[in-house]
Amino acid sequence: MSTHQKLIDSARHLIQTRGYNGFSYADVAEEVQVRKASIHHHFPAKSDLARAVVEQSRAVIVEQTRTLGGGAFDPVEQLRMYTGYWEKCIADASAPFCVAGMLASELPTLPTDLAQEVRAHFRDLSNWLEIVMTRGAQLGRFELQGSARQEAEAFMAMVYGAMLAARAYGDPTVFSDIVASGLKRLAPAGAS
Amino acid sequence: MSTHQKLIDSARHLIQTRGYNGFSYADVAEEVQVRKASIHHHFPAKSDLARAVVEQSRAVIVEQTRTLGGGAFDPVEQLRMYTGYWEKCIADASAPFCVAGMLASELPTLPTDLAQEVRAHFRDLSNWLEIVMTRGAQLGRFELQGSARQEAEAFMAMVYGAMLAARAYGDPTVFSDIVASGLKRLAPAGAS
DNA sequence: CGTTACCTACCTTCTAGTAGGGTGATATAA
DNA sequence: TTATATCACCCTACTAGAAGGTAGGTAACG
Repeated sequence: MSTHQKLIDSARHLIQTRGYNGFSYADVAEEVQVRKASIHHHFPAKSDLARAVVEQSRAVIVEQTRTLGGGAFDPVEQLRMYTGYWEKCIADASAPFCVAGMLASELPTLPTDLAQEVRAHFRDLSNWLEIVMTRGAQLGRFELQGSARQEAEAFMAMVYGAMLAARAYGDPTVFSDIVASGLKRLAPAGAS
Repeated sequence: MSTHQKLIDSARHLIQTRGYNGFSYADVAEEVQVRKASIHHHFPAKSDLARAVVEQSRAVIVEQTRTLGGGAFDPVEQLRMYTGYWEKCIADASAPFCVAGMLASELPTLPTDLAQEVRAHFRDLSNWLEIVMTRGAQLGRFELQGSARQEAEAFMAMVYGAMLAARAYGDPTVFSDIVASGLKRLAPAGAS
């Protein structure tokens, strides 16, 4: 793997565990085994590095949203895959927090270009969720309380809140339990 | 007000907006108009100051829980008061985030004594919520999906997730909307 | 020969924290 | 009622280390 990508991966891991204000170029340099100045060669400023991390995350979501265009997908299964992904990440501690969620909490301290990227990530994610919610309601799989948009925001909030709770308790099962109850509430007859 | 209390209040505000790793004694010194060394006189280490902040927050919750002992309270009203408090704080930007929530996201980077205090705050809060949930179920005001404990954790996660979403979008109404839908789901016939 | 990647060496600014001194109030002892 | 000791409080001045970032050089490669 290229040094460029190694730097991004290292930064992602550090942001997930320590936040933007909690890691330094020295940390990345040690993880990737290069000198600090080499990181500046690839990413002149710290915000450039963090922005690259968020951009890659966004690309994944946008790609996911694109594949939903056809309309032939199971909404319940989509949500389960999404939450299941994080369940696994949190359980094995490989990625104990969504990078955008972490950065969102630090938003007032972030450089403006990075802050914009983080906001865009949230828009992307809730767009994707809105499509899934709409489809789920059409198919009669979801019992929506409000609009699809509102349900999307509420679901997103629950997932991020569950991450925070799991971190606070130091217990991955907290995340699983909260998310399971949220899914159950959304899709009472939730057979996949 | 005593300098001691002014320092705590300033630190609370700074943690809420910038996080533990995002503020320094220099920031507090400027807000309170004293010298850095004077802060060290009251709080030798940064974690001592942050710990005092969380301790005061915990005291409020514990007091709230104590008054619930009698059993003569309206569960729906209790939850509305809780969420309404944050709604107001977020709307007027006076306290745009719960201090413990902010610290929880940074938990892996915190000094151990402070981390313990943050975990204790979450226990206190979910204990209070569990009592409210139990009482609400007994009175037939809440439709619980799982145990009172699980519902308490889920509700807490929703509130913190809603704070994060509101910050990400820079829009206080996001918090209100998410929390309103959560309350509605919990208490469908939610007349106070 | 220019570009890419990486390096050593350095700079400035900020960080938490320390050492030690001055002041004013309060308690104590003559 | 003084003289004195103690204390809380706040200050100036300083430290060592870490922060993000720069300057300028070397080596490989097309």
